[in-house]
Amino acid sequence: VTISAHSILDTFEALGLRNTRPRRLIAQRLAELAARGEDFATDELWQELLRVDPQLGRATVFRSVDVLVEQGVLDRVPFADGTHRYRVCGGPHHHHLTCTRCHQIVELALCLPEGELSALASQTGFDIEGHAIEVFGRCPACRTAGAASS
Amino acid sequence: VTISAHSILDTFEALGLRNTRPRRLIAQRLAELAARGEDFATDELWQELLRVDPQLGRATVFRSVDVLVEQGVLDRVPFADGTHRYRVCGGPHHHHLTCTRCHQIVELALCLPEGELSALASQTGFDIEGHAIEVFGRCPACRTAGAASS
DNA sequence: TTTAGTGCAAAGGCTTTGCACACCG
DNA sequence: CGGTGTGCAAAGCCTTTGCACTAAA
Repeated sequence: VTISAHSILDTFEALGLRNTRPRRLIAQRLAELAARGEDFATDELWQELLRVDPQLGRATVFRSVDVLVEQGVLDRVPFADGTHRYRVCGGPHHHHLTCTRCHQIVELALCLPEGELSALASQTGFDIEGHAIEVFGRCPACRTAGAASS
Repeated sequence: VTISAHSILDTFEALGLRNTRPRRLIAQRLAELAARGEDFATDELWQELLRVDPQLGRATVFRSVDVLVEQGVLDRVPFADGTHRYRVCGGPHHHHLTCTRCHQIVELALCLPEGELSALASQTGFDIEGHAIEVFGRCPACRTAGAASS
């Protein structure tokens, strides 16, 4: 996944949000994480940014992450154990396969069969707003590790 | 969904866990909730049980719910806003449609296409352990309410 | 100059933990 | 009796909130 810090700042600007130092630092760091395909916890992101600016507030990071998740720039990826991490989004629509042991994340192209959701809408009367598919399992490395220790 | 308090106690027994007063109270209450199709938060369940036994500890309820989720007696149903509630499971395999406004829960029969998961396993090398599908939307009542207030 | 944005610290919610006692088997 | 299970209260974790101050536009 490749995304520029600039385009993340554009996301803020498009919402009428100001171009501030904290948001610039966050955008830059996210661009780096995206390039490396790394996911992160909010607190980790904050800790890393503290090295650049020791004054940066934890709440500011939470506030920015919230905005970016809402705008679809970040994915909030839940794990089987109830925890979650964030990740710069890949394609326009995808789901995740996560390792129950090491929390590795793999983006998936699979989805529900065509028409399932519209059928659902007419059957239930719900206005369908979205959906999430999470697949859980053991990655190759952890399969081996698990077998060795059990 | 119909399940007897007795069969829930059997679930504990099958794990070698003792038949205690707190577990009996919890099993009975869950059977009632199942009959009514009601879902619940851990704290609500505790509050209700306090009326029966004011000595019952909050942690005990958490501990029992954990066991029952693990055993598949209860579903942990997540909502779009990151919260979750519990529910006595219906069929052997199903997913959920939840209302983003009132948190109503509907059990769904839909699932991933046949063979998707095995294809995934061979493509990724993961040992697939499970999956979850959550569909989010507005229930008929909340569609109307939302339209009226906006 | 105006008001969104921020840093800080405190409060919140939900859940887990530690421990002495109770009680099931 | 022996060891699991429990109640209680404290601590944990992650996240949000309130508020005076800073700085973007």
